[in-house]
Amino acid sequence: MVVNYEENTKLIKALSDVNRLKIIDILSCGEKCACDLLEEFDFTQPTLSHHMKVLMECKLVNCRKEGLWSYYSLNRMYCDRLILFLMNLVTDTEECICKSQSSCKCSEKE
Amino acid sequence: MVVNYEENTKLIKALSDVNRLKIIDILSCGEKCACDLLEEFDFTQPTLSHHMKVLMECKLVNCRKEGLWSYYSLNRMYCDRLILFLMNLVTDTEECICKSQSSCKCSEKE
DNA sequence: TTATAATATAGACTATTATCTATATAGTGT
DNA sequence: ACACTATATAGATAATAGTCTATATTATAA
Repeated sequence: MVVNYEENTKLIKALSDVNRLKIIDILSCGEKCACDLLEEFDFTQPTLSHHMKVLMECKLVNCRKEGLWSYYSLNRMYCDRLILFLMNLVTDTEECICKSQSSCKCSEKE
Repeated sequence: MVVNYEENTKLIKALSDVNRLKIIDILSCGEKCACDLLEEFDFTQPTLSHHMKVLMECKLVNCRKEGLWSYYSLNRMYCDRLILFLMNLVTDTEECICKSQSSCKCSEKE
């Protein structure tokens, strides 16, 4: 596949934490403020703030400020792109790195 | 969504490394021996061995031994399950944690 | 049975990350 | 202006993870 592995690794890393997975799941049902999100977890407010920063930096989550409150929502385009990337990754395509690869001697038996 | 977050986090963690992403991409085109895989990377053989172990422990990759060689291939069922999990994750469904949630005072304005 | 070759494991080291406490920032209302 | 509240940032700490070198394991072949 012809892709930016580094870019997508960043997105996947953002999802590779059980708490952030839950956050994404909650946001999939609609916008939520930070205080609502925090109620679902055992960690502190700065920790939530950290997780939201990670999710926003890779664009999986948007933030809308209103007065004192921050409202978070999924950026569905980036979610969809990530899933499409993974579908491409596990699918045999013509542009794969492996096509230009020389085989080692272990395949010389035939 | 009603799911085992921990289990899926393990799968996602396995994919959250740029080199393992490339390995998955290569294997998507078919079975490869360790020596072929190693040629594509700059790291050492023990490092490849470590990455393959991570991918096998979460069942994303299978291994078939033949003499001295190890042949690796994608376990497509587990790949598909992971992608399905992510599609469910970002989709609004009835069983989400958020449905049983009490709202904080920031939503009392209406 | 001894040498060679492919892969795995052990242990060390470094970088990254999840979490915390303390504090800063920025709105709101009196 | 001042107190209060929601969120963000700074800095510390502990756990995890990626990589390496050295070595073990296991299979092949002379």
